Amino acid sequence: MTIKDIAELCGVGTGTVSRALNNDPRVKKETRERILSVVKKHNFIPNSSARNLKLMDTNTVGLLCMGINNPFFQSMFHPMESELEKLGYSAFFMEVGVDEDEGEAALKLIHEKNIKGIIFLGGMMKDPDVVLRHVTVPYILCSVGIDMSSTPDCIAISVDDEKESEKAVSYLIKEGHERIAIIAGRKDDKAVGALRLSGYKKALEKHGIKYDPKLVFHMEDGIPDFSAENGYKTMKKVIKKCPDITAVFAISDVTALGAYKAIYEAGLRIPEDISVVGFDGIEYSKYLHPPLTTMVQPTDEMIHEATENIDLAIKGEGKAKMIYVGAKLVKRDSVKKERENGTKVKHTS
Amino acid sequence: MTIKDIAELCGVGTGTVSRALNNDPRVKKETRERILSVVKKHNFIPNSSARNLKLMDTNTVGLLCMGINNPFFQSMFHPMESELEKLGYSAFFMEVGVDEDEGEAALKLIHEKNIKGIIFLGGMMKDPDVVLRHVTVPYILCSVGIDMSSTPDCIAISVDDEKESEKAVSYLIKEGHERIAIIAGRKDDKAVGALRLSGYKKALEKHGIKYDPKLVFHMEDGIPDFSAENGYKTMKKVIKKCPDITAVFAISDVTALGAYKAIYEAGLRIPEDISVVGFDGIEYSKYLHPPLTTMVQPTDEMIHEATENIDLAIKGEGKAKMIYVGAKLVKRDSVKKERENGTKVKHTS
DNA sequence: TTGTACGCGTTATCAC
DNA sequence: GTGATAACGCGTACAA
Repeated sequence: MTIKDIAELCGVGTGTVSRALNNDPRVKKETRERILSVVKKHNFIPNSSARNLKLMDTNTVGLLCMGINNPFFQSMFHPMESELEKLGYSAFFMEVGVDEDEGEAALKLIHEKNIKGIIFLGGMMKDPDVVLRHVTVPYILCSVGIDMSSTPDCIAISVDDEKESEKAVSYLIKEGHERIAIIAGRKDDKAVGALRLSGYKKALEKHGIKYDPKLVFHMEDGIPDFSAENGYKTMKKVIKKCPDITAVFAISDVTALGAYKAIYEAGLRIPEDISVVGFDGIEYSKYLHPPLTTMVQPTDEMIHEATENIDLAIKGEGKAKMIYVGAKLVKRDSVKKERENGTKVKHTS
Repeated sequence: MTIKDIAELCGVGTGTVSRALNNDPRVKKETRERILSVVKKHNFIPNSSARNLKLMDTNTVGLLCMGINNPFFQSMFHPMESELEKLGYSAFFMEVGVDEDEGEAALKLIHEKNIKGIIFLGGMMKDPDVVLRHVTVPYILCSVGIDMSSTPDCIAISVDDEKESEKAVSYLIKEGHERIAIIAGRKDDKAVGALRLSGYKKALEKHGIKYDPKLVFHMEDGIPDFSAENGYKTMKKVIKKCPDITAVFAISDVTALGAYKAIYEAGLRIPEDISVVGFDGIEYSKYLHPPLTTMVQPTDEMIHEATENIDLAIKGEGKAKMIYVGAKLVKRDSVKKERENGTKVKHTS
């Protein structure tokens, strides 16, 4: 079934069919109706390859997601797509695994799909300059981890990981905790992991607590990072090596979920024995028991900034900048007050 | 950048470039290398619209996912894609929301993308005959809910929802529970929800326990079904209206997650006060506290059957059949033994 | 208002 | 081995 078949069936030219299909006002109402009814009857749908080939001007924005194991990013796909559509774009979704090359994926997107712009979502980008060197269309880095030592000239949207981590840990300290462990990213994580660890250190420093490297536990290498399993295994180590801690800061909610399990298995209670603070604010965090206190990232705002800015950039009005969105600590029940009214609480345990 | 530009740059014809790009053995090694180096240098990638238009024989299988809010299905996307690739297909991913029409989506897939076959994954299909009437390529229904009253002539893969539910509830009964509530699907759910509810009834019947309609709680209408929120709200009703129950069967793990929260908020314990059994076996179920006893569906097997059978069907060897895969009850710590060695346990509470 | 003809970038069929 | 050239299905400028 092609547009030609439809044309013959209706006794009109292909052009008329095409126009009818694309709501061109210049086609007589009667003809349009006849054509559309035949189209309907035969379930005809125009071939998109031919269409795109001809148009070459698809208002398509590529949505390139990297490392999707995290519900935090998963929850952003759909809203991102809707926002894009509101701005008159259609989104093309593409997912790249941890072991694949984002740069190549981006190039494929650009050349194969005639993409107008790209939103990179999540994941970790090693060598951003190398990856982005050949990206010839405007792009946005939305919550992607970048090695801090390199400073690519681009539009990036993110929470201030260092600052917000500092706030999260400071909260723990204000509640009276001093022996606070951190489940940090992998040792070689120079992006998000490093930033959040740095925030942890700063909070300690600012409150006059000595930084103890023994309290820093990096996620394991063999298992996906930021996963529940990694949080679980790492937390087991924490408990074994540092039984004297009163709190732990997990740099992602999913990691905290794993940590919960390790804590319970050790026969400990949350928050009575160990307080837990997470990061991200995934939907399920409030369903944990006890509900998790966590630094929630403003996904709506991030989505808004990302779509707004890719639109601007496509229109040629984009300027390289770093857009920081503010996170918010949502206090639930996973943190115990060790200190009441400025004085330390005595515990019998 | 087109194949023509490359051809000019290399001083050869477009055909040769095309052949070099597609590993046609008939091109001289020397020429190929010259061409490929130019291609590399200019980061040229062939336009896929043109390619597909010409080929019209893309070995592509459409992966049509319906209602993706459930981690159970989310975990199946990627493996499905890999399996398909092993069989020589490339997968085209498409997602349809709850309010969209799967039939239209399928037709789009078929005509726009020249899909060879479709795997429908998850979701609920109202009027399967209507939806599938115009699907002209082979297809598989993988874990999609179908109204039992209609019997479409197709290849479907699924767990035997009724039987496995019966097993799950029977387990509860064997452990000594008699007042067992069920968080069932929506009232109008004639597919999965109805089947699992039916299994619940059968288990009761088989063990001589009178079926009490008051113990059946359907999920609410305003909220997405099978969601944590719906599980939470529904469980609150259960606790309020039937404080005498000792166990609850949640027809999905995510629903059970919501139920956990409601139980804890009521000041009750799991499993001491209320035992919980889930269904699906999502990854996070083992991280709940206590780890959830649940009927886990064999996703790997389902994926294998789905891909294997779509391959067969595309090759013309497919026969309409219902493929049941067996689920397995994974016993963790969310169920309390009410009966020990055949005698009822006395409780002071 | 409608029909005709051309070209989008690619692959495949010919000749050479 | 290689180069011209004809399709693939569609949108649109141009002519009618």
